[in-house]
Amino acid sequence: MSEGLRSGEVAEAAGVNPQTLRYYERRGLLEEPGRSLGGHRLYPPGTVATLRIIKTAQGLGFTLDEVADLLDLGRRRHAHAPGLKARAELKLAEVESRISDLETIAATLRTAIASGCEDLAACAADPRCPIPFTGLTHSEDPT
Amino acid sequence: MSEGLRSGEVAEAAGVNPQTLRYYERRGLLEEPGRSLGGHRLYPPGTVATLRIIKTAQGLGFTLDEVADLLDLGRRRHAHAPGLKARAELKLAEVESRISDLETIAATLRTAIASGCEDLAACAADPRCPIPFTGLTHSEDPT
DNA sequence: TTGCATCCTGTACCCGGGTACGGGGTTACC
DNA sequence: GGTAACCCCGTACCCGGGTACAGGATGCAA
Repeated sequence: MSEGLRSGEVAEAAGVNPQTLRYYERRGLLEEPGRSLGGHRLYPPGTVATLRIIKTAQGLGFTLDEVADLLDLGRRRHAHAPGLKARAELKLAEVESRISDLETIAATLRTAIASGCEDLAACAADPRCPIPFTGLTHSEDPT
Repeated sequence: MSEGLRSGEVAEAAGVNPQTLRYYERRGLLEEPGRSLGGHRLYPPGTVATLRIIKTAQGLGFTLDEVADLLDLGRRRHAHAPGLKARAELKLAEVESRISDLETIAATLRTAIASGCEDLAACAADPRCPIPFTGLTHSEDPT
């Protein structure tokens, strides 16, 4: 007579901690499921898919608040708030910016490695050091 | 008679919150500075440079613990622990891996945008949806 | 009907990197 | 020598994304 999945089953199937289900419910990512007579949660089968969606979106760089918003957007689609596509475009811009930052970091690390820096502090004091210490004006007038 | 910089001056010059200096001291990133007769910290002028080094290294993807380690490594250079270069190589590998993850994410977002997905949940249910819902087996046998 | 697995609730804790607050002592300049 | 600005210390709080724990109540099968 089990009208739905128990939290342990859902958690297991989705590969998350059972506590996380309650947490997502509090955060508005999962709708409140039905309950058994004794008060145990009984989840509809689609919940497992929803959890995978959440994990995927999270992996795409969305925060839980953003994912909650995105899911809500799908559930009540009437409103003309900026849709998934628009938000994906914003997120893409963020991701691209993060990539270019990391490219700079990687290039800097490669240069540092190639030039054999072995001591950060010493390198910072050395004008030949390739690591950019953000405009290290280096005003060392030691009066 | 000021034998060193006061915390506010250092913080200002390095562009950090004065509280952060105490925090870094606790975390072992800054050595304990001298004190005035009344107990106020008096920092050597090089501290500002050290702070810039910290911020730079942090920007290169090192955690504060790693930075503390790196600085310490420079200060007591006798030991033959893996040096800056080796650690930079490890960090570079991490950064490169993070970049390629982000590239995948960006590509996925671009595909999603191009195909006009407007509802995450609907897309997840649609076999033509390009967003990879991690093997979404989608076993929806709704008995 | 008994027994154990699972579930319920609220609350507290974890990580990293700081920031804020309160109450009191010190410095520096006029 | 007054007084404003600064600094001291310990402690608590913030963010995001969960996880753990304690003490009871249910579910389900033998």
